[in-house]
Amino acid sequence: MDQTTSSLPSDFIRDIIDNDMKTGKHQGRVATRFPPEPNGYPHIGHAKSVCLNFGIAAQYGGACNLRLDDTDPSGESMEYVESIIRDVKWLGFDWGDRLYYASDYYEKLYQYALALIRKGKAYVCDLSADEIREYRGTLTHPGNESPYRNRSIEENLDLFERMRSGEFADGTRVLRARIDMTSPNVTLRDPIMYRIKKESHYRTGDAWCIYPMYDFAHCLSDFIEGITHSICTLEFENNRPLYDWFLDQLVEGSRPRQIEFARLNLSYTVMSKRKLLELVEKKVVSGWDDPQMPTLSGMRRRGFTPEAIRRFCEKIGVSKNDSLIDMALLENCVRDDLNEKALRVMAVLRPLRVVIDNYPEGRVEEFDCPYHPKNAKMGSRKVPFSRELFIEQDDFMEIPPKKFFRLAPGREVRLRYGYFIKCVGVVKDPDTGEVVEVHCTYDPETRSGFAPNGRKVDATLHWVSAAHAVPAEARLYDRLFCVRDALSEEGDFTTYLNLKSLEILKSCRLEPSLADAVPGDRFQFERLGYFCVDSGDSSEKAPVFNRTMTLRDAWAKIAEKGK
RNA sequence: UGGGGCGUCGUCAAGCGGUAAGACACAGGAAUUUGGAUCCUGCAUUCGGAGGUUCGAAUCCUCCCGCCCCAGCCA
Repeated sequence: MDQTTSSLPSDFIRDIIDNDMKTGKHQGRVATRFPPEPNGYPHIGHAKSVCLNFGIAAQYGGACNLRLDDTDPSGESMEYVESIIRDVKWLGFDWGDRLYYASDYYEKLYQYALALIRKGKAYVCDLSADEIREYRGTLTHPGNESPYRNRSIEENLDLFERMRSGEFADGTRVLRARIDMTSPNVTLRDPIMYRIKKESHYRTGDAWCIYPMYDFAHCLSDFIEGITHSICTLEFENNRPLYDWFLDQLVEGSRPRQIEFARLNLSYTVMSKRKLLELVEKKVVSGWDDPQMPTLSGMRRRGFTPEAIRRFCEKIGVSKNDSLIDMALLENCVRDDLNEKALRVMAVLRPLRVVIDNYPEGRVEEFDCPYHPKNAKMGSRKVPFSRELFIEQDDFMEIPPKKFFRLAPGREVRLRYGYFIKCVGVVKDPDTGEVVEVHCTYDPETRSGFAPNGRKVDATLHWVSAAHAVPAEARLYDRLFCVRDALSEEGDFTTYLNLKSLEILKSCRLEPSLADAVPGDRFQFERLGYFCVDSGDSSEKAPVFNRTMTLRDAWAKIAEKGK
């Protein structure tokens, strides 16, 4: 019926917005923002938020701002800003000219702070960090009021101005909101609004030595930008009363509403920026963009498409349930998208030499092979065939177990788009006994894979012509961890890293058409998986392909069960 | 022992008092020049538990249980 309407996402946040639209809450206006702190590379968890915020804005004819929430100079940098901009763009979202920084609001925020002091709702506190903690009380016991809580407005104004001018050392004074030290919500026990940090900021340099805290800066930044729906994650639920309190004290008119949803957790990986940073710093991975990382830059390098990630974000839904999404769902989205888009080519990862005894020496044929079995529009390419080929080591077994129906002595199989071949002998390494060469005969009547007499074979193998093959390296990636939730296990999370999350194969052989591939190009290596030319280390002389994802592998399952 | 949230299939998730959608996963089968893709089929008598209200409850009420978040001058 109405495909467009029925396929629009729906969730509790959109329900709230629908209702606001109905009641005319913001005159029918919807404005959202994606507000990352530039202290790490964005990961797929951020993608969920990006898709939500930009998706909602688009759906309701509103706009979504990109705002760097940079209120703490330590750990923030331009490198991270650039990665965020690059990745949100790559995901396919556009913020027009609305690229904002909380640091651009520093002066305005300072003025708001002065206003709060003048209202008698904020004060400069001289307690040390330890003392503030003691005065704050505990979860079950109320806090005590600071001895500095009742300073005069004039004194507070004077002190706060002197904090700004750099008169006091780090940690000696803070500006606090004057709320309620006995509140059961610890967030409301005179929260800190400003701290002194004589630290250079990556954007404002040394212009400031006091920096606003998240709770004070965020609600006002939202207000300044005219945000209507301020969507954040569940852990900020406790902060919502404070978000509202600052706005109640300081502004008039229609105000943003904070709505919290559950952040994304994915099985077999970790999402915390701190943990990811640790993996980078300890060189467990090669960098933020290592293809094993759940970062958007890592996934891009691995070969994931923005469409697949967006589809995934849509499919997981939005709720307030703490959840751990099955990695298999992401993998399914990636395969689903690549299945449609990727050109099929042949590549042999672990080569095994095949000699076709009855094929004339020196003869070369070319087969025209379609790039996609279901989509002729994707064209075709020529693949050379000759007497000596490579096939996959896994495609031959001297003593085949039950249900293995690939090549074995005396058995006939089809070479994809080529001939039927029959194994007539093997050559073994005299020392190891390992099969190093397989001898076959071909049936000239079966050219391009059909037997005129209707004879069937059980398997079709991919292959490359030995003399024409392009040597390459393949990096086989798998899940980063070997347990669903490494953080919930005993001990350090790094002890649960998957030792086989990267396997490097240096003697792969590709069909000649792949010589033209450039970084970022994606293919399906038939029967193996989806691969992408690496954008970091691949060169024309030494091509490197990253395995994005294996194909689903029914044989692997059978083999696994047999063990 | 305080406050704020959340509990529907293995994993997500619809459901908003009228008799448990869908997706992934899993298991069978069909077809197949990728053991891929595709196509069928199966997969919650029951909604954390116990009471109660009602002709009727996953949806309303009561009590209980479990999990997550909050005591950074982080966000």
